[in-house]
Amino acid sequence: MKCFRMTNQREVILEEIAKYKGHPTADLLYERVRKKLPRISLATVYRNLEILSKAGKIRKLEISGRQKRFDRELEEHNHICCVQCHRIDNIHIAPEQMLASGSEQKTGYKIFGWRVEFFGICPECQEKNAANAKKQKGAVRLNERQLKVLTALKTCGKPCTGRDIAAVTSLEPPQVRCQLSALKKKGLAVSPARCKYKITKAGKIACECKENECDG
Amino acid sequence: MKCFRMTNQREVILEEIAKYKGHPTADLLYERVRKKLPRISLATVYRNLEILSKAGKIRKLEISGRQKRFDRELEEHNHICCVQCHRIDNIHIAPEQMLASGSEQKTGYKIFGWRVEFFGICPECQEKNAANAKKQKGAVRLNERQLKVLTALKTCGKPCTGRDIAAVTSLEPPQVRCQLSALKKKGLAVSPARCKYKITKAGKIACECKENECDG
DNA sequence: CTTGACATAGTAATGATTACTAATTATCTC
DNA sequence: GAGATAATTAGTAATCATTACTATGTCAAG
Repeated sequence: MKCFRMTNQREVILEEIAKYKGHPTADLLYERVRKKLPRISLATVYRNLEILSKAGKIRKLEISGRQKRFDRELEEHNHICCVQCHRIDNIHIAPEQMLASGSEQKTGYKIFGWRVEFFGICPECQEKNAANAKKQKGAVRLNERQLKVLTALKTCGKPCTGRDIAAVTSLEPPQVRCQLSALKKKGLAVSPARCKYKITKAGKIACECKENECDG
Repeated sequence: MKCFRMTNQREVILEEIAKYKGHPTADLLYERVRKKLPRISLATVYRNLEILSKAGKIRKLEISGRQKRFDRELEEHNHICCVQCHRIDNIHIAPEQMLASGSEQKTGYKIFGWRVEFFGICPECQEKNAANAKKQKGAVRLNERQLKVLTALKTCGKPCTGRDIAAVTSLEPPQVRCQLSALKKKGLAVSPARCKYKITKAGKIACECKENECDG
């Protein structure tokens, strides 16, 4: 993620997602946004949906079907899909209650079945990760803020300023500057120009390593 | 579905799906089948995967991701997907046990989360269906075999023989012929030529109506 | 007021899938 | 068995959703 600018186009896209009671597809949003911004490009809609979902402003749904759908609701929830008209609604039930018939009354749907997809790390990858972790014992310790800043630096790739990082991490610029110099000391970031910081190879490794720890 | 012929191409495709421990995509299968049938077309692979899954010989997976995947396993089951290497494995656990940590040992996966998609009929469609059902009270009664045959006639569309129907319904030709004449009596099928049967408009409606009953 | 990063509109390219075509092959009927 | 009929095929074109590219435009900092 780079410096994030809330442009007019992005504001309108966000508005339309928020307004639409459901889970719009990119082309449906394009049609709606076009009424307010007739000169907007379909590519802009796609690009911004991607950027907004990476920035955590919206959620990209990974559901079956050809087209991707987007959701203004950020908290974790599941979906229910009408097999006849193909509309998709949110369903807020705990997995324990899935089988309880009560859930049917809640949504008004007549439920036929469900499909569960689990996510995890397969045995082979777990082994690989363990081996990698072993290689670099004495791994760097990062606090939460440092990890945030480092992750932002990594996703950015290019050199960026403390202000840039602040914009995407929900941290204050002074906090960011403080962490940046700490990261520089540890060799995880370098400053190729005044006020510009860039992640190092070591920084990337440290970052990926943290990502894979996953013992939450 | 029309008259179903088990061609060499289809046999090889089925073999390869059965051989492959996992959930191959169309292009992966194409690569493998090509080693045995170098002149086969990618379109043939796609077409036959579609036909075979409609005929119930294989299962088309509706999972997230760009490409569709196919599965030789016909019974209902769910999937687990490695977020690192993206392989997909079967997971045979009852929903009640989903949360039990035991399931992790079974697959060897370290599970982070899951996504549930429910299927059903939304309140609006239920109303629509109820209204339709009301219109045609005194609806025809069909036994299981008749419904099978009628469904096959419907998916075929064109006139077809009893043998054609037998091939796709796992019924014996004499059984099919018997049901065909019953359907003809009820006005749900007509015989435009000797030994050829075709579904009527009434037949289609009766078939759709049965499909929507869904009180299993 | 220049500089450089970010955004944009418009369009081309991509990847997965589906539709179309003419040719081939199997099956049925006589 | 010959001819009619229908299913299937290989090869290719078209489609659909999405992404990449390109030139141009905008904004904020120094």
